[in-house]
Parts: sequence; C-alpha cells; structure tokens
Amino acid sequence: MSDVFHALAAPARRAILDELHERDGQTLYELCTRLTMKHDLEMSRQAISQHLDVLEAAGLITTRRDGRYKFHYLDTGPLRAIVERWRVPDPEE
Amino acid sequence: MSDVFHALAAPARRAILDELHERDGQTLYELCTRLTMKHDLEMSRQAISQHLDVLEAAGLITTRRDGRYKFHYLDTGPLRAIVERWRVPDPEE
DNA sequence: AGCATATGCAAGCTTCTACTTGCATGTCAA
DNA sequence: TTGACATGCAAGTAGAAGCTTGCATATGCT
Repeated sequence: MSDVFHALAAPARRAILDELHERDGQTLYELCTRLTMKHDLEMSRQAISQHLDVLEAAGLITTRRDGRYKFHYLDTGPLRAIVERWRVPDPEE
Repeated sequence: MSDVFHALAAPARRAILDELHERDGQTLYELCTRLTMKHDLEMSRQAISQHLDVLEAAGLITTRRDGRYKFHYLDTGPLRAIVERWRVPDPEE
C-alpha cells in the first residue's frame, strides 16, 4: 500500500478527494468545473484525469462506467492503514 | 499541514517512523545502524539526517538536544488530521 | 590541547513527477 | 451517418525531490 501515501502527496489529488467527499459519484467533467469554481484550481482536464488514475491505482477511488460517462466514488478504506500503522490514538481518548 | 502528506510520501521516511515507533528517542547514529540492520535500508547518514529534517518540519517528530547527542521522538499528532479530513470510520464500527 | 565522536551545511547530479500538447477512441442524439 | 460530447492514450518538457560528496561546527574524553 505504498501507493496510498504517494497518491496523497499531491495537493491537487487531495482537493479531488475533498470534492468527492462533498459530492460523491462525479464525472470527470463535473470535477473539472467544480474544482475550478470552488477550490480555485486551474487544472486541465488531462491533468485531473491523470490524478484520478493515480487515486484509483491507490484504491482511494472506485469508478463505474455507464455509457460515455464514468463516475468516481471516494473510498477511504486504504486510509485506515495509516491510522493503524503507528497506532494513532482516537480523539475520544 | 500540507507538509505531513509530503513527509509520508517517501518510503525511507516511513521506515524511520517505524523505527521510532518501535524504539523511541533514538539518535541519528542509532537510526543509521538500526535501519541498515533491520530494515535492509542502505542509507547514508546525510540522507537520514535530511529525512529527519523533513519529518520534523512536518511535526511528525520532535527533537531534544543533550550535549552532542540529539534524540528524536515520534509524534503521531499530525496524523489525526488525515483521519478527520475525510471522516475515516473507526475499525470498531 | 588534541583527537574522536556526533551532527550540520551546502552545492551538484540524477531520477521522478506533474503538466502540457496533440490526437485517438467511444457514445449518444438528430 | 454525421457531429457533438465524454473520455483515453502517449510523447515531450520544466521543475522538484532524494541522494551524494565534501567540508564545517560542536561536544566530550584523555
């Protein structure tokens, strides 16, 4: 799971995760417009597409094809390994 | 806290955190020998020193000077932000 | 003081990463 | 089928990151 850390290293990819966390299941074009609008990120479509590939390879997002649309869904499962690796105490304690 | 993600991106730095998690408060030289022995990492002293600087800048380790020795301590506090950012569910649930 | 130990600083090099650019593929509607 | 829409692929480029190399500073022991 070394790819997870690498995927999280880029600010642009964390912004994409933020976007999907706020509104799950977006297409590439939706992400392009919303990232430009809300997060003040001027990223080209190809740049975002490549970031999505990295995030999917890391298991942080899953995709679903439907015709010419491809929807992207956030998956925070791989982040659990980070928490457990160095025994991060819970905020409740 | 963008530095935290960048600090975690390098496998060598994660190995250093692993070492400090197993045995806290090591000096630079201790880390050099133990990383070479146990983790099969052939890293120079300068390389490890630079990694420690990055980890300290990210707040993942703290240091204490005593004479010519400098001890390094693990601090998992900044990792909590990762958990809370995308609402990673607890393993208990 | 003199020497070994422990760490710090900085320039140079190589590799990788993120982004761009240009074109290709596939889907749907008229 | 034609054209617009949505995405995919791949080469090229500028910048950053990690590591090395060489020397410098500082502490402790004899």
